Amino acid sequence: MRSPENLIPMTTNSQANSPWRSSCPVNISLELVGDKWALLVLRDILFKGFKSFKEFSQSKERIATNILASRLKFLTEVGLLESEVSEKDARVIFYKPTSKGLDLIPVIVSLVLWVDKYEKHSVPKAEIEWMKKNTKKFIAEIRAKFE
Amino acid sequence: MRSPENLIPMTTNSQANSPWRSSCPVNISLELVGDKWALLVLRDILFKGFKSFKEFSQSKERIATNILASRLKFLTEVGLLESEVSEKDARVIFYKPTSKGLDLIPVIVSLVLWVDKYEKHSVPKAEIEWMKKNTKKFIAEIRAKFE
DNA sequence: TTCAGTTAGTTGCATTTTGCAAGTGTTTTT
DNA sequence: AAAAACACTTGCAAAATGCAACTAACTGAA
Repeated sequence: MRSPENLIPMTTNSQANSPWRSSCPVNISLELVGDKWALLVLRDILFKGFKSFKEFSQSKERIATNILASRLKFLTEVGLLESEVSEKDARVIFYKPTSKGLDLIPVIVSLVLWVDKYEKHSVPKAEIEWMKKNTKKFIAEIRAKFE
Repeated sequence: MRSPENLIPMTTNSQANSPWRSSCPVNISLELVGDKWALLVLRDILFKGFKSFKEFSQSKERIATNILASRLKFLTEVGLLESEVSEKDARVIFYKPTSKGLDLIPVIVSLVLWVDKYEKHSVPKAEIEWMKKNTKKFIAEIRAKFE
């Protein structure tokens, strides 16, 4: 995963000075969050309320600690996450979403609703139904937990 | 990228028989389309109307032909794309979205609207505004091109 | 106040995936 | 009949990943 300071303009790209491989918004979004682990960390933060390195590393998908560290660094550098040292325990660093990160909730919700239509998964039907019928409220409620 | 027939159940996963690393719908969605190139190919098909290998390989992001071949294979195997030999030219294979693939349009739209809020990109403002204000119609119109 | 245990990483190394260039087999065009 | 086009495949170097072990800073109990 490239670090933002290493995102150098592509000379083949007609829009110079842009750090992206192309200026297509789909491409830009994928350079930011089109990485499995990045979005899973965001899921842990936004939907599970996880905050610390340890919590992320214990997620079911078993992310390796070096990858986790690199993703937390990347997501922080591109402005999706912020970190702060816990007041109660100076060993612990809390990661929380920025406004830009919170704005990704609709993306994750749309992914969930898509998957629900085609694959078996672990989220209860009732919860999905509520999410489907009250999408805006659902998103607002998650947002509210961080604001 | 794992082929679906190689997606073996994880013994650490409490929900056995599932081919996924975890049964979280976010994780499942990412195992299916949480790959940069996979979603860019879908963008080319859904939004640009591309159909052939040659068209995909000429996209601005310059996907390598071996990666392109592997992604087309994967997307076909997981039921997001279908392929058929062109009637006019037997060298050419047309890829088109299945219903499952078409249902990803809202995901891509939500990514585009997210990026638009935070990054400069190449889609005209007017188009984004229309997309934002008539999201359902926008999605339906794209769908209609394939049905 | 020492010392085991926790937390958030880092490091080293084997494996996997990617990216690039060149090549192959089939079909079409000239 | 030969050249070009198309959809790949192959080989190989470089990058990213996964795994296990390690470190530095901090905490809590003895």
